[in-house]
Amino acid sequence: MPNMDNNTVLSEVQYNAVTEFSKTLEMFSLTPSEARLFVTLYIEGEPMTLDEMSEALAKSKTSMSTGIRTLLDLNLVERVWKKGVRKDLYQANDDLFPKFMSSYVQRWLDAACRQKQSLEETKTLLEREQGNIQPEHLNDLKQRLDEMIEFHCLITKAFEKLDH
Amino acid sequence: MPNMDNNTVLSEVQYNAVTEFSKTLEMFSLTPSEARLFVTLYIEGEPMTLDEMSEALAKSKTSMSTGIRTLLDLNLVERVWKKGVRKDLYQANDDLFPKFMSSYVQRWLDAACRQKQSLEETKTLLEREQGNIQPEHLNDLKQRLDEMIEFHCLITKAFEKLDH
DNA sequence: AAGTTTGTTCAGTTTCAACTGTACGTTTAA
DNA sequence: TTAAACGTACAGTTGAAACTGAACAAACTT
Repeated sequence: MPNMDNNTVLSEVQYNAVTEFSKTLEMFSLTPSEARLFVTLYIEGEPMTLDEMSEALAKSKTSMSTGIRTLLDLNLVERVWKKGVRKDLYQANDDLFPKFMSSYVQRWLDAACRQKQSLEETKTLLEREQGNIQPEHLNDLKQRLDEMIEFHCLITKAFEKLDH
Repeated sequence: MPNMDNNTVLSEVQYNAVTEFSKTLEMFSLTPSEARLFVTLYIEGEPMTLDEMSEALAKSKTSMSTGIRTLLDLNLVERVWKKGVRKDLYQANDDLFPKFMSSYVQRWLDAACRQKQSLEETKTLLEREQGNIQPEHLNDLKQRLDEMIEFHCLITKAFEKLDH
């Protein structure tokens, strides 16, 4: 890679890093745009304004505004004040990994719990009406329901290990 | 819920179960359609033909064909033969949980490893050219790269615990 | 060999989420 | 008080993915 000036190398490195790390954060259920926005903020280090993000990502300021709001809701970004600056400033939070991992695990546990309950209600409904149904079908379905409920128990156990 | 005949209760229970359990499997990175197709197959128990799936889900046979193929690739479904039946028959595999969990963990580990490597190459590129760059920016960026690489190490450690 | 039956390819459509620009309300500066 | 700067709501646009029907290819029946 001969004859590259400072800025070219620097911005290429930065671009690569943003792209790669965004892919990682997408796996924590961020959308590609949210991930890219967050990583840009994170890698920049300094607080940024909406206009700066807009220029850095070549997207509209509206997109930045909505993107930032979801990142705020997820507690991944915070608003900061700096005297003399009128525009809103945002910066990425520290402590990246514990934050991502625990909110991720929490989402799994919540979902597993909710859907397990839902299946248990379904099972109750089935048992209340079991008098009218042909026994073969009934028992097959009941067994499946039990297996699905058990599946959620295993999910819960596995992901509880992950948080510690 | 008075005055419901057999079929109404049975099919409502089945519908609920398919809907709820599909949501769970979507969390293992199945699309809604793939999840729904798999759960239908799973809850039915018996092998099904494309036409039967098509009717059960009220989708075209083409959709079933492509959906089944991805489920085959993911090793979630297998093709079975039954004498006297000309149509292709498919059924859901057993051992649901270990299969889902281990392929899920594997995906995480693969991705973490690949993206960690990618970041390390980026870091190398940066170091090779560091002579030309202003030191403050350089060191900030280097530190970020190290943090991101460390992030992937933590992911790997966490998800290796999950497989055991 | 001719005619069915069955699965898949492909081109067109539909659907849905991300994105944009304009318009508006609010805050700050003059 | 007016004028400018800033963030957000909203309606329209765009692009990608899911889905469909018709045409095709392969396998089976007679």
